[in-house]
Amino acid sequence: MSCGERLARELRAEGYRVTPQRAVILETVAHASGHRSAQEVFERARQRLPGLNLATVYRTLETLDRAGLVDLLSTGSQPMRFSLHDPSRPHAHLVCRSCGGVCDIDLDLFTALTHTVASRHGFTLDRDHIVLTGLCEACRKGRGAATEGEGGVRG
Amino acid sequence: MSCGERLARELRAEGYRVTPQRAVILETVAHASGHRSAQEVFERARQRLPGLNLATVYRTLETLDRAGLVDLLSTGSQPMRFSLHDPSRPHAHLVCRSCGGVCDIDLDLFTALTHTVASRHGFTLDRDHIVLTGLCEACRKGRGAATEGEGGVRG
DNA sequence: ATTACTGCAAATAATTTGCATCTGG
DNA sequence: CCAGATGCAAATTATTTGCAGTAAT
Repeated sequence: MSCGERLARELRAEGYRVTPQRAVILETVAHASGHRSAQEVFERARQRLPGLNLATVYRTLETLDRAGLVDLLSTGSQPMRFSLHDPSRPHAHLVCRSCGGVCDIDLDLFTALTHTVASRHGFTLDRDHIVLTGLCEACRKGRGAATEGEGGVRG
Repeated sequence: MSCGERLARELRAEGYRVTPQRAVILETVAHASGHRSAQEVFERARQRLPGLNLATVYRTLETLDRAGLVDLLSTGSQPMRFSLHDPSRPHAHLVCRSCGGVCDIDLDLFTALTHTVASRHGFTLDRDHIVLTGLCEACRKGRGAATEGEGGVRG
């Protein structure tokens, strides 16, 4: 199933319309592998859709999130990040406090923790969108790596 | 050791001055058990120090954090929270996405995870300031609890 | 007497919203 | 056709900063 087909199907299923803005923004997120800020998505998408507005990008990304096509990632200090939702690969995130890079990690690492906080504190952990911060290998070793885009943290 | 003595000692040790603002803000954070926003600290502290300014609260809380007297907690969507640093009780945090309440949990729950991400991804986890989000028991059961202050999440 | 700290106002940064207009279904 | 989507500008929220006056050491 192509990106466009999936877009149309999922959006319509939720009662949303399929507009050129939504198509381009989704493709932009899908093509730019990794986790992008709204500003980054905006700049890239605008190249293909010159009239595009930043507010539309925010609204669209939220819509695509609700439709299950995009994941939001709020990292705390840094601006919100967006990525293509891939149901076949659920994961948590490590965010480097130095370079801002994001690294996906196996969600299974949180299984025991999830059960413990549920039984001990009655707290239902959101297993999507888990974010932990720290220092990636490159930054710890001194060479302050680039931001995710080119050379950031990865697996 | 009283709060005031500790303040004076730790601040001077780092080359900071002891001012009435800093004393009142630290006492406010210490007395208001739990995790407070800068705005909350400001409103309470201002009752004892009428001329106090919000910018001073932000600057002071950052100073107290650097001096090791206060902990910062960035929760992502909500504003930053501040709490008294208690070295005898290191802990991670559960933040309820519905009521905003914060619950402290045992840091030992993250020991295995810390080692795994270190060896598997070369990532050094920040074990201070860990924040996980989800739904607290009260909110899950429907009765959307109040914000931390009075009836929020606890243990 | 220094020099850090404070209050105030203005600046930022990220995100949201009101509203008139446009457009997909 | 018409509810929902977009563009634009203005608003909001949380936080930071420049600067001149004030106070801690």
